Amino acid sequence: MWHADTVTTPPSGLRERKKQATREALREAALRLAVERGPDNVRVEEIAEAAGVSPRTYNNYFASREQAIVAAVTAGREAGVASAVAARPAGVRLADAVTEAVVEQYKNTGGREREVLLLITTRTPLLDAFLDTTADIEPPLTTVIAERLGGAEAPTARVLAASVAAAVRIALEGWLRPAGNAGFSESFGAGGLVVPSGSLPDRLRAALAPLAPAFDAAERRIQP
Amino acid sequence: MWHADTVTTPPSGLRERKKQATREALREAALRLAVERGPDNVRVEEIAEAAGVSPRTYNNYFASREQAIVAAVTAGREAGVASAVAARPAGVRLADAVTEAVVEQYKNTGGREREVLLLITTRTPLLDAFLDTTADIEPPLTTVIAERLGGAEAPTARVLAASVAAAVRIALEGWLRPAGNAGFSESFGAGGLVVPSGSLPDRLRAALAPLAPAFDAAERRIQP
DNA sequence: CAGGAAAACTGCGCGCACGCAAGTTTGCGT
DNA sequence: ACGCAAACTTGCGTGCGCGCAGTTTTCCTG
Repeated sequence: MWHADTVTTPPSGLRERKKQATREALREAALRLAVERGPDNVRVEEIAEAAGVSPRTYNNYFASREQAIVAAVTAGREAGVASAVAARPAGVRLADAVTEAVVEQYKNTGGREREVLLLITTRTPLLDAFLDTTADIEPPLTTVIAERLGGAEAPTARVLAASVAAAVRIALEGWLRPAGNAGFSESFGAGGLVVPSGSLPDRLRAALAPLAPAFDAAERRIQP
Repeated sequence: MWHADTVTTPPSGLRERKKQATREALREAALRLAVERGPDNVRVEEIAEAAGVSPRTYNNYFASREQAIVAAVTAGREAGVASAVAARPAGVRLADAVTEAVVEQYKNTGGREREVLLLITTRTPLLDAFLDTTADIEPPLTTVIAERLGGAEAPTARVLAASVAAAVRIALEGWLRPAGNAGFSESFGAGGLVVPSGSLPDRLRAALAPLAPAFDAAERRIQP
């Protein structure tokens, strides 16, 4: 009786449950240790031990220490966006459905996650890993978009999904970076003093807005 | 008053020349050794030695062995796309300018690079590294697009550039992967035996086409 | 319910990526 | 021309990512 089912129905077995349990144990252990003693003073061996598995097994779940820590914050966001899109009524514009689904999904930044994000921001590799997680929403997004579009054009759904992921990444980066870090701010001339942070939903909408015409055109192709 | 020059004018000094020379020496050494004895039988120490620097210095230029090898194929493609876009007359649609620039830039797959690509395809980590290089075109593309759009909307140029990079990546992936590798081919039903490769320009155009409306709308915003 | 196949866990070992703290080279001002 | 400051290089050490091969656990079928 789970609400808007995830797109891919995993072959529910006892095996899969154990895997998910181990995965969750690992990422929570990683986050807890990182918060307790600072991200740099966490050995992989300790994370594995805290989760009750061997270090080698830890590496079967996460390819880097940063991934494990960040996964505790972004867990299940991939499935969340996809199901949120699928939950919208079929009448609304696909662009709006996607935008609202994304905004809603990234609204979960109010609990303890707020302080964790602050911690992440301080360590560059952690921030990079966090931004990389935006790519995870691409496969499920591709699936739901392909469903709406009827599956005519081969690469359209993938391109749109990837573009959304990129836009989300840009929004998050602009929101979290100290601004003017990577020598990128010189594009806009003498304005000076752009608002440093702003609200995340606004940034997400602003980043996704340029893509709306592409979604509209893709939809129009299937239902003139 | 610089013509079709690269967008970022590097502070030409003797220092910079040496750096570029070292970089080129490293990537060519990496490629040569990889071709000669197979990508797996190349130690980082050997690449560094062949280029006349220490292994530690090698890692100041490339973050991974795969990057060094792949860089020999994709060298200068970032600047190439940007200048190719800038070279188009100001009258044409931005979407067309970008598309043609990309197609033209990736047409350089006819020399020795053809066999190298075949080599790359065989080793998964190498292919991944190669696909990752598509992200390198994003910064210069952002700059040229921002110029054409007048710099009004903050994130629009970045989002469009990132979307183009993602589309190129998707096109390349579809072109190079044996198809049906990553459990993705099930989108197309019982057809079976889709053409394995196809032409790269066609794939690029097909992947970029869905983005054209977004470019048009962005252009229309600045010149109604 | 038994038994075999598939999948996951584990120990071992090898390079490798990168921080740090010297040492060395380039650039620039006077 | 000289010398200082900034940039680049280098050696060292540490932890880590992952391929490989063997063992243990889960799954499915007769």
